[in-house]
Amino acid sequence: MARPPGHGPEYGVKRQEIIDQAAELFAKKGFAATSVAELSVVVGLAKGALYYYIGSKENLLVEIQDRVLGPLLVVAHKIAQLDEDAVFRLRLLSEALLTIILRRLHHVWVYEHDYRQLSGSNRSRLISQRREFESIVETLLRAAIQAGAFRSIDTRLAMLQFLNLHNHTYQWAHPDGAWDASYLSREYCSTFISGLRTRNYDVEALETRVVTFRAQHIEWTSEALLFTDHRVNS
Amino acid sequence: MARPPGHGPEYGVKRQEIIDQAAELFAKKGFAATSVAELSVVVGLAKGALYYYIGSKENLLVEIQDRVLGPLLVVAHKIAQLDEDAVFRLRLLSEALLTIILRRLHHVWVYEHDYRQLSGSNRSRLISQRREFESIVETLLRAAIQAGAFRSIDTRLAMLQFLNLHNHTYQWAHPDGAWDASYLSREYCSTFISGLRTRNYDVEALETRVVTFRAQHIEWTSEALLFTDHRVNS
Amino acid sequence: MARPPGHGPEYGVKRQEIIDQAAELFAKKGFAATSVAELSVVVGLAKGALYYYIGSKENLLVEIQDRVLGPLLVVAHKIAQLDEDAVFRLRLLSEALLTIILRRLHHVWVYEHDYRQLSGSNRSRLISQRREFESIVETLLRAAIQAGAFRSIDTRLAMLQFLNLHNHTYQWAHPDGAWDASYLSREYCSTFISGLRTRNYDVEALETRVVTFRAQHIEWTSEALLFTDHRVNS
Amino acid sequence: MARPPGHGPEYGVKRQEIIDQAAELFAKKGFAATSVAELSVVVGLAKGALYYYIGSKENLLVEIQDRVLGPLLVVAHKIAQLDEDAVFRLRLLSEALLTIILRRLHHVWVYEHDYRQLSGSNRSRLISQRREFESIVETLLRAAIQAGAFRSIDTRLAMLQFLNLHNHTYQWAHPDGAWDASYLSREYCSTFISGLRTRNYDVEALETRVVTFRAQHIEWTSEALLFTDHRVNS
DNA sequence: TATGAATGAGTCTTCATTCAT
DNA sequence: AATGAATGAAGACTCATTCAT
Repeated sequence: MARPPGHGPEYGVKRQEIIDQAAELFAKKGFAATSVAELSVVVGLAKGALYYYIGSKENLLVEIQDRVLGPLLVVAHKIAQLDEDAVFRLRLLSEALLTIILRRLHHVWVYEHDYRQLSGSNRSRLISQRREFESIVETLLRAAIQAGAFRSIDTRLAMLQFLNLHNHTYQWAHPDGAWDASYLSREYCSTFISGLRTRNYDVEALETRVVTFRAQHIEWTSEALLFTDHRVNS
Repeated sequence: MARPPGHGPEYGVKRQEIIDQAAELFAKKGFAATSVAELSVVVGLAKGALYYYIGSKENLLVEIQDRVLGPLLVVAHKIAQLDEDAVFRLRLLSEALLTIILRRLHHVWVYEHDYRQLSGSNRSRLISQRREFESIVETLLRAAIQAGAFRSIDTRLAMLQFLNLHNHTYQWAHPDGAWDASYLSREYCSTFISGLRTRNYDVEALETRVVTFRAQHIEWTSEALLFTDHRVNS
Repeated sequence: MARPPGHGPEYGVKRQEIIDQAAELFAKKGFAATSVAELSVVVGLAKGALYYYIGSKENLLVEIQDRVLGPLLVVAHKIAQLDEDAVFRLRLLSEALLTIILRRLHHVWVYEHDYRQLSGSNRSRLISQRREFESIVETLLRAAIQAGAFRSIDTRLAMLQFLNLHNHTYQWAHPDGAWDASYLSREYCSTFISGLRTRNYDVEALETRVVTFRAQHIEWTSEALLFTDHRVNS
Repeated sequence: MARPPGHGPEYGVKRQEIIDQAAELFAKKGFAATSVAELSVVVGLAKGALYYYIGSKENLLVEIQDRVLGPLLVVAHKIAQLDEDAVFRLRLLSEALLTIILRRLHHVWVYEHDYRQLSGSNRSRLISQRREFESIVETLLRAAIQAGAFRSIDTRLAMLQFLNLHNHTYQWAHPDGAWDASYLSREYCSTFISGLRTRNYDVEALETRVVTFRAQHIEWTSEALLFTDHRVNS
């Protein structure tokens, strides 16, 4: 992915814009069904100039995936390392995940649909990053069981249910619909956690703790976590 | 859906085979990224002969969708009209849905990924059939609430959770994995129904009733419901 | 163009029907733009059976041309050999030509448009037949000049004007329009002959002679001349 | 008629060259029977580059028609509005028409043969332009009758005779044959006008007036009228 | 930085024709 | 006498990519 060695300061900015416009197009028509020519029209640049920024069409796909998985893994690790109980961390993770899905709806759509079009190393890197996220979730679930909060269940299947419930949201969500990430997370977790918890675990208290936590750690807003720092080094 | 006016008895059979092989290819590579030439190699027919059976590439997509939605809607309506309580019917519907997903994994993959590539009337017909299924689910949820079995929740969001949980399964399921539709349905419903039920509703009893019901109505196995009759006239 | 050696008595009839239907199709859409499949639908025969009758697509074109040039040359020779003055024979020839154009409008359309699509010997035979007709016209014109009926003009150009005037009629004529061949011939010749005649030639008398001639020789109606005998040996 | 939004100054030139080469090919083989691949060989450009200029095959047909009808209608309107008697204007129109036919022989061939292959709006626009020309001719004929120069005839049929006589010329004319537009027009009009005139109208004087008119209005040469201005903005 | 022009492989689809039955 | 099935070449057109300027 080596970029032409020297380029001005605006290069990175314009590049991001192009990637985001590509994400929108790909989300609407599909990666394979969208032509570079269409993209060049939307971007307002001749095809030649476009290639100066994008390198190749597949490269665009890689960048789009990165804009989903990059922030997601960063925040997932941060949350996983918090000194809080597992169910609470799961609740935070849920909200972070939904935040990305809603805020980067187009990117997520592409991420879910077209990762199979990647080839070779791009593909394997992607798959291992997906596994990384899955294992974070599964670890939290295992911790919740060990802590006696969840029934003793198949953690892999529980993790898959968690992902099903959250990831499929991109199919019907609207970025500025009535339901925001915080609301959806509350509802999803209400279902999911109530469904798996033992009698010991107090679901009612969970949401109160989330509110409190957020008040005390403003920098821990999903929004902040996901998009502040990360936008720089992408 | 036969196209050319006259053709021999084997025409329909071969046609189905081609559609199923197309589903597998499309699932693996994506509809737009799969060429008719590739399909013709897999099928073992020259391109010309292939078109004799398929009419057009888009038409293949339509047929694949139909092989998912056709049986699904048939069985969904049958279940919805059963004289049983809503939660029980929801449990049966869950299993029917998962049965289709597992048994027609490739078709479902294509169904979930590439319906946007349909154009015009094909697309609108598909969308209205999807809505039809959604409304069956939502109606059952509403009935469950009215019967006092479920908490008073936003039925649309609950329906979407139900779909998320089930539909996304195609992403990771293997047709002959360890988990069959019956097991997955039990687990999903255990989560989903426990998550939404009131204290009145007895989840424990549900699975027992499913076993009993199945024993008394062999013709009500998901498998039977979905594929026996329908395979003939498709 | 050898036909399968033995075939029943209906063969020729059906063959003619197919050729005529082909002429209509080709006239409407153009020879190259009409597919054998379309023809087979119109004819109501599977493509295989069609080929039993037609041999090849190009062969159809040959037959269509023949159904124009065949009768035309037969009648042109008959008329040319009449023991009448040249202008009168020209008038009869005009009507015969227009009769074919109106009665075989589709065939003529194809004849005028698609003869260039013929290859090799088919093409050269056609061209020589066209020349044959042209030379008949030119001979009559030369005779008219020698008889003092026409001014001394370039006979080749006069012949071309005659053909222009008549042949182009296929472009706008309707087979059952208000103007029949007899009327059109009268009008065309009124223009053409008045334009070329010397003061000696009495145009007024010409039409009267045509009426008389026709009354005395019923078998000399253009219709009769062109289509009675010829239909048999085609 | 430039298609892609931005292109260099040579674009239009090359485009015209391609259109003219296409006209020649289409005239020889027929529009439907000529492949874009053949054209690309003649033009010396890969198919992809060819499409950069032509947009589509049908579009070529449109442009070819325009190169006939465009100049023709321009000059026809100019002539029709001259302050001269109707027969004289008809004579000028005849020469203008023949000039186009001889100078754009290939385009005219295509124009006469393949307009039916146009679809939708292209087709209806073409047909209405053809009607426009026809109505100019018919109007002149009507004026000639009212002025007492022509006998009282069916003007529609007379117009069709005029068109037959002129238009069919493309079938046998050679661009650098012995007969130029001026000569052909004189001959055609000698036939046509002599054929339709009353005793009042002095045909002999007509050609003298044409010579005088041309001397006084050099810019009124058919050549000049048709191709000087128009070639620029086409 | 940006562009217009060019390419050649590849897209879906249609075609005239053949042939076993 | 007729058919359904098959073919392979060719059809129009699009694509991702390159490169001189």
